[in-house]
Amino acid sequence: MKQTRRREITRTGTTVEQMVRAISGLIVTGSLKPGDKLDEVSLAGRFEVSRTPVREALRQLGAMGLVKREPNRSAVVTTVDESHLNSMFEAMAELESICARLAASRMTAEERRSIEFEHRASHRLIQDSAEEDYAAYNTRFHTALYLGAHNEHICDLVTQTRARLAPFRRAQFHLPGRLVRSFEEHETIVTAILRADAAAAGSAAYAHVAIVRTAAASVVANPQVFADL
Amino acid sequence: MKQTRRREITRTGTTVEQMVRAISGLIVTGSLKPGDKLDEVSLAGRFEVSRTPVREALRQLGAMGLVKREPNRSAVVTTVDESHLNSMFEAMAELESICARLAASRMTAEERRSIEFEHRASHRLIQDSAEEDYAAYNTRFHTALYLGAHNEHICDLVTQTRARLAPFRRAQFHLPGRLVRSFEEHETIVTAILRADAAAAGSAAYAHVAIVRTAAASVVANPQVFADL
DNA sequence: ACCCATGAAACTGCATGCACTTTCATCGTG
DNA sequence: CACGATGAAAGTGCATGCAGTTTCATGGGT
Repeated sequence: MKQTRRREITRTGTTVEQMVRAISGLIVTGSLKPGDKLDEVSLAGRFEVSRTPVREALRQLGAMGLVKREPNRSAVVTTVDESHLNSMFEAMAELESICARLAASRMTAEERRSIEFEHRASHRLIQDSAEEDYAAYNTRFHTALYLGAHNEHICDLVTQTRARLAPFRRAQFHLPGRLVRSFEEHETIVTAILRADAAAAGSAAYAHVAIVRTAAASVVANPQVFADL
Repeated sequence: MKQTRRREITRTGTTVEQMVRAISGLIVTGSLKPGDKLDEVSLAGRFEVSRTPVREALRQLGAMGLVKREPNRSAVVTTVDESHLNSMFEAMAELESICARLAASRMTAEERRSIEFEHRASHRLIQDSAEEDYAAYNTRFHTALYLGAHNEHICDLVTQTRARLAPFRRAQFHLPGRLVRSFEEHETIVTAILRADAAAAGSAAYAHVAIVRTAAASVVANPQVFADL
């Protein structure tokens, strides 16, 4: 017999893991905005658990940088000022650049074949202006890049940074022409990778992020500007 | 009145913060080795607190990557296989390289003056073979590099990576000739920074870490090889 | 002798309760 | 009317207890 007094919401893993997923989900999807207070009793009530797993989840989210905690004070969804946001985008550009550079020299034939194939397939999506599907593909593309670097730790760092930027990446591919631009930038990266041209892949990836970063300067005021990352 | 039933060990912050510091201290200093089990009741007894703050501390340490947790199983000091260790050193090299490159172009006059002064001062330490003091200086040097990059997020990433490598950096400057080599490598980096030569600073910093990384390949078997980072 | 049940000991997961701190509305005072 | 004291309400910090799980030693069956 598993879980005696467990409600039906039970999906996978421990209660704390569920809470981490649930809360980070609320943050990443924008249901909870930067600056929002996360009080333990409300969250516990909302998810019908006790405060203990909520507290542990908040502690973990704090370590992940998604919320900020101070003693005897409610946890707060991490706010980033313009300067910090800029620093995260810059870090993202550097990290993606490293991944692309390493991927260009290390990807297996199979990985190269796969990323090329998927990239080609994504061309259809931009013709259909399928923003949702393209966004999903975009995530796969970047993930493939991170994995292609064949460096577990760098993959962790870039994934983690990506998660922290997530709250600021809403309204992604809805800018006119962004889909096409994104595809072209991917094309540059993929071509360089297939040529095993590490330097070109690295600088193309840096530019790919840097384009977004430029727009990001004005973003704290107007979140709509955010785009493909 | 503060803290009614608090024991005298109370230093700063909440009990959980103390536990995080205490446990990560045990890990970083090597009192707890990779693979060691961290059972909650023993730790609670050892530090004379209840399991609750211990659990929260372990959760946070898990998020920081210092320990690994699995449901219904004791936390374990993170073990890294040779491949993962290599990936962390490579990441470290890339990150330090970025910091050096950015520092070369962004450090203020005051920061440049300070790092040059401290570097010069460290010369005395290698003449005295003051390993302990040099190790402390070395930490300051690298921290100054991270801060000099003027990028908060990258500073976070590199600091975090450094912490995770800490358990593998014992027996640091005790290799014959390592102090002198380290100083010379620092010299190259400092000189490049003072010239505002970003490319040279970046590649010097990469090389500085890469030297250690090379030795690290054989390290899982023989921890003595680890050196200056 | 070996192997697999079995059950107790040890441990983790979570809920609950109390102590302490912060917050905020209320009231008295200058 | 502004301003600071005050105390209750709400929230966090930690201890404790119980339920469920893992682990390990023991004993019966082959």
